Amino acid sequence: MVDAAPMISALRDAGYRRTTARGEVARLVAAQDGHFVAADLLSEAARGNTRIGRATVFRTLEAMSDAGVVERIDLPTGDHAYVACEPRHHHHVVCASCGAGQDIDDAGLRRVVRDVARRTGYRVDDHRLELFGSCPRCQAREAAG
Amino acid sequence: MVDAAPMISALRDAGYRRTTARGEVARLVAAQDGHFVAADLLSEAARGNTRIGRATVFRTLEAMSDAGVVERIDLPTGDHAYVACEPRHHHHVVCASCGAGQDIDDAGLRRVVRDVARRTGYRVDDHRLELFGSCPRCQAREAAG
DNA sequence: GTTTTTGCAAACCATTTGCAGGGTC
DNA sequence: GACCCTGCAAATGGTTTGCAAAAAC
Repeated sequence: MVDAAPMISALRDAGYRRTTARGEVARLVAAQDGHFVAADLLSEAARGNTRIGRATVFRTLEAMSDAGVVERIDLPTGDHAYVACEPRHHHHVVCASCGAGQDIDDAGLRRVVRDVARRTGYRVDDHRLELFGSCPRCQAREAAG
Repeated sequence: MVDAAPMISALRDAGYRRTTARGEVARLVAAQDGHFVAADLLSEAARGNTRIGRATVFRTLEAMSDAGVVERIDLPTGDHAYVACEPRHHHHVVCASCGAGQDIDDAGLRRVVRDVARRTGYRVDDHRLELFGSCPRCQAREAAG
């Protein structure tokens, strides 16, 4: 759960114009608790009295991704999802039960990457790490339930 | 580039029946050099005189993924691709130019995962790491060209 | 003989695109 | 006023599904 305002600023900084549609999408994204898919935003927009086109949602998510305020992740199921995040390089832990996500920093991964490059001879330009599991709250729920 | 026979055995071990279609798909997969998408197999099957249905290719890839002989990866572009691989836990480095891939073992990632779990309070059940860059051959080509 | 698997075509569904009207700078 | 953005509806494209025939066990 984050705030919508910084997202909108980030969009502006990235050269995108300020529009009502983008503000709405930002608000919806900010209200998401964990990861979400485009369809979530669409249905929530429809449930509220917001009228936003499918295309606009996708285009805005792309813009936000470009601006670094959301990131597209790939779930173990193969589905694409998005998470709101801080605009810097990082990775995610995602809870498989409730979808709550949390950013994590480099966490020693840099060494892993360098090590792999040395051993394989590849030059590594980009990497992505996704972690899946159970968040503290869901662990407690599991233990209780 | 791997051998088709072990794939077929692995499928059998996983409880799938031995069929000509699966043998063909295994042969096609084995002939792939790096990552590939379902459509690659389809078109190559068509180019040869092999008649295999779209659905069968997808179903066989799913079976192979289940048996652990191929893995579905997500390219930075967001596209889904597959790579032939050994049936144990590991990760991949993929060349962005030519698509050549290579398995890598844990490479110290275990420590990273444990560290993240400790810091976030999440229980981490699963992780995926994808590395993208340039393979030795393409680096040489870059330097030469 | 029973259970799987195949192939085809149709169905699906997320995402993209063309385009005309409207909003932003 | 020039350029960007929106919404709609239609197109796209990868993937899945229903089903009857064929193959594997």
